[in-house]
Amino acid sequence: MAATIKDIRSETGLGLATISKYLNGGNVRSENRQKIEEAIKKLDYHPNETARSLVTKRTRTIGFVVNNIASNFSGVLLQHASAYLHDRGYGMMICDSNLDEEQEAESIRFCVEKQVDGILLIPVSKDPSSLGSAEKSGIPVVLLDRELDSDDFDCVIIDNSNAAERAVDYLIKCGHRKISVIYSGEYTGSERFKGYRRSMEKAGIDVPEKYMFSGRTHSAELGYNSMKELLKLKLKERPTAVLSTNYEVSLGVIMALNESGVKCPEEISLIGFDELILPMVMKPRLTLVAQPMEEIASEGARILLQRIEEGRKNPPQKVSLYAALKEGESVREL
Amino acid sequence: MAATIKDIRSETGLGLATISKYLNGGNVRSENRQKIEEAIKKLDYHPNETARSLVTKRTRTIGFVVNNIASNFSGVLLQHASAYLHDRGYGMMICDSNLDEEQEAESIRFCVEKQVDGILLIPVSKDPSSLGSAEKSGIPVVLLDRELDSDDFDCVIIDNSNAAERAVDYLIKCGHRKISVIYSGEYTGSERFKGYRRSMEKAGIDVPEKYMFSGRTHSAELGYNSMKELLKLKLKERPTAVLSTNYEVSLGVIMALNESGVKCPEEISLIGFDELILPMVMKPRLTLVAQPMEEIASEGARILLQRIEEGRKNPPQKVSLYAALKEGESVREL
DNA sequence: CTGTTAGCGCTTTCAA
DNA sequence: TTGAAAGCGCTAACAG
Repeated sequence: MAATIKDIRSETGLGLATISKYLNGGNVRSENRQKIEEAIKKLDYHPNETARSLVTKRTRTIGFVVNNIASNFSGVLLQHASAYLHDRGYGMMICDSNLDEEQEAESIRFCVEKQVDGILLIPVSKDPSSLGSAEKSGIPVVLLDRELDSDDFDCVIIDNSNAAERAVDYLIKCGHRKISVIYSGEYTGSERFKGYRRSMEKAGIDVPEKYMFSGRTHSAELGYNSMKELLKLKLKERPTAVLSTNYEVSLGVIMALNESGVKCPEEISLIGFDELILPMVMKPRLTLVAQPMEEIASEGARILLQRIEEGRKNPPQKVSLYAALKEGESVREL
Repeated sequence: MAATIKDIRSETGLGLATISKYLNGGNVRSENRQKIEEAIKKLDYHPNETARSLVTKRTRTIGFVVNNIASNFSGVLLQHASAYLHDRGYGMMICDSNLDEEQEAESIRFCVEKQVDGILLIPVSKDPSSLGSAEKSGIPVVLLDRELDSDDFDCVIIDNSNAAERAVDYLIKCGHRKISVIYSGEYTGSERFKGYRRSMEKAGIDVPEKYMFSGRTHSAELGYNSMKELLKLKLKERPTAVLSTNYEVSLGVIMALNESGVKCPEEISLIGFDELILPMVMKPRLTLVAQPMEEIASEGARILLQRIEEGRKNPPQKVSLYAALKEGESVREL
């Protein structure tokens, strides 16, 4: 049986309150301090966090509900968030929504029951009504990577449409006019698509339907199929450049190119999103929009902890970070 | 303020014990059952897990200490473990040791203080003395992906040396004799190296020093540098095949090949480990040893939960799973 | 600065 | 079956 604060009392003859105060960094006569420290060492005492939580109503644990735990993207976010939180004494309870709305709702409920102090969420559904259960319990939620229709929650995102716009501006500046886009239907995908359209309109370029591909998910399959489709076009009609609006889609696109033996950037230019493992293995190095992963995670965690401190007295804030375009070698100047 | 069991009492007029029994699935007169259920719905009551844990001494949370949370490998393990545990009502507290022994020790201590019921660990150090703190607290630990020098803990691994041996056997069967190996110095790497040696010896092939590369970590850099080194050899001396003993190393090897414009498998054959994202984007598809990721994770979790139930009465078990060689197109027959 | 006391919300004897 | 009461290990008034 592990030692308790009462054992420390028997050992030192002091009162519980004094010991508790010492444990929580209060002032104690140095003579007593010594005694307590000795007893702690002797009995190998560790405070029982559960008991502590019961009275303080704080678990010093936050829940991280991830859209897809196996993906490289959330892995990196997880890494940074976990580092930030651990440094401040917080633990991280992880739940995987697996790109499924129902599992997302369940995960949030799970976190609430586990009495987490706050929730970090990479949302799947546009309007997770399940968030209501967190709100009712007074558990703050911070959204990462995408916002919801309602403005009720703090969120940390990048300006997706602007980033995509700059990416396409760049392609146009390089002389491309036949530019295809492959995007997923959910939030980030459609935001990025908006940026694409804006840039094309600005340049006065009409986009034929056959240059635009969209799918339901962030999938490599979407990228693969779409690129295969594009490669079926007559050479004259084939786009000279492609904007792939996320990591997984880029993987699919590259697969298709490799399989067909079409060279990038000689025959077709490519620009993608997210600087993860891929750009390291790829040849040529992919030109891409790099999201500030560490900042997204730590800024989100910072806001969450702050919210835990101050409650809902301040209005929800929306932090929009800048995502830089990193030139690689996958775009050719025409 | 959230409703408590006492509110249910006021609402129903029943005793606390009866309500508690109902909550824990005990037998209650159906009349009372009804009353309780109504009250729960009306008050939106959720049991306070913290209070529950304080008395039952079970948090229904397990700690997962990962060697590198951002890696694809641990992401996939995490996914499966999390699914298995959530299905059984367990939460997962995650800690990243970041390939650092000190952080590993800290993570384990953190989990112990958080009162987790058990720990799943992908070890970094060969002998984490920090595990002592878990043992002392009676918290069971199950090792994933590698074992320790001591046999004191349950573990789930694959037979690394045997898997590597089969991979090299295959290369030899394909007519290769000049086979290089790139491995990391830690557990899995050196086990796989043993398999390599065994296979080469069986075939009576002498291996020159310059064909063997080892580094301290699982890094892409090691793969990259080693392959670059190999490519400096005169064509006659250059190996016809390379065994890369893990995912990250393979990435580095491929980078080096791409950069040098050396074709695989035409000019050099390659065989790797771990069927993660890479094999999907690569052209040609990599021939590799596929570890049964889901089985490793769920088997580990299963053993852990079982250990939590039955304590230490049974001796530690070592589960060694079979890893199949999956033929891709990266190995050429000579 | 110190100690006594009353809970936090729940489970669990034990007697009814 | 049910309920009263004790207590899990700790913190937080409060009075000294």
